[in-house]
Amino acid sequence: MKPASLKSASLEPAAEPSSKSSSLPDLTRAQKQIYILLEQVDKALTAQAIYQQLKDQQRPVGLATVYRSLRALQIKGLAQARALPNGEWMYTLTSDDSHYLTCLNCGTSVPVEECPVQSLQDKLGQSSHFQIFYHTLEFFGLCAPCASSSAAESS
Amino acid sequence: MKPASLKSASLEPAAEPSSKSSSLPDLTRAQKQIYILLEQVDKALTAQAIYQQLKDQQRPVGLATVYRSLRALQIKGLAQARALPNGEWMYTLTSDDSHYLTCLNCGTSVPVEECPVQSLQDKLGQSSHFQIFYHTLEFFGLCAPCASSSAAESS
DNA sequence: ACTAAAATGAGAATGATAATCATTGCTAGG
DNA sequence: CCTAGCAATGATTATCATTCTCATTTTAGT
Repeated sequence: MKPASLKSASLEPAAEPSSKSSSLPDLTRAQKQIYILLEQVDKALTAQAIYQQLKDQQRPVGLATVYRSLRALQIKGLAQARALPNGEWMYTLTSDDSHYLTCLNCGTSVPVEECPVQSLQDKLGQSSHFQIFYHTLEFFGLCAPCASSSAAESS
Repeated sequence: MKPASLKSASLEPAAEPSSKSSSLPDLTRAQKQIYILLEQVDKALTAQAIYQQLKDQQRPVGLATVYRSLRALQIKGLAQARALPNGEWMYTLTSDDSHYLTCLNCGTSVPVEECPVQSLQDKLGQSSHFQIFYHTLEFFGLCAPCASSSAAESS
């Protein structure tokens, strides 16, 4: 699972035509690649999935660098993370303000459209000493099938 | 805030003095111990901390069982988990409806008092097919020291 | 170009959580 | 009082996402 020595040095360093990504703040090469990928796919990805997709796109970024870059993007306020019940993390750009309703038993996840939090976030941004980039809001319980099954009985 | 019921290791199979814990649904021994502990300490604990505290209290529960029981308590709607940026999970009873504001750089976490979400949760409980137990709401950004330092510069 | 600092990649290390499996402890018949 | 069946538990091991280490490459400034 690791044949790609594929030195892209000979190829063009990086020429992404994406309208938005052209006006990005100072990001490193890896950070740019990840930002652009998240923008393209427009859905949440795990770090491992990001690593894999970039490799598939012939624009490989080392796994360690993927993690480093995701943290950097978070601190720059460009990316956000949400933890799944199974311990994995999914990343999106902060422009994605989706929220979810997740089943604690089977992990099924459905999006929630509404969000009554933005005004509170704005308020906190002023009253607290934090510079707030994003918030996560998630609902947990049991989906219909799991609730009706013996989910709550088994230990 | 809880007058630690201090149940001596007498022998009674289950004589929980705590007003609340006496009316617990059918929980296994380990689940009861964990529930009572979370009730006593009245703060979020990691699974490892729960394991350690129960051992210290001469009421040891195996680590594997701690994890199993925490999952069971979640599915029963009695406990909830929140993930920290460092990958650890903290557990509390669902009666705890705290929310936090967390620094992405240093991990500092301060509680947020208000929560505009409950009404939406109630509504989703009716419109969706989920049985909702709890929600997590967390704000992320940079605390004042981290924001002023070079946090956002370093990658 | 030359040098220092930052970024990156490959592989190893870490550590929390999950899985395995043998043992223990209930519980219902007999 | 026994005992089979089964859930619960504990000790250990396995897993695997994430982090660390360090050598190498790239970038920025002069």
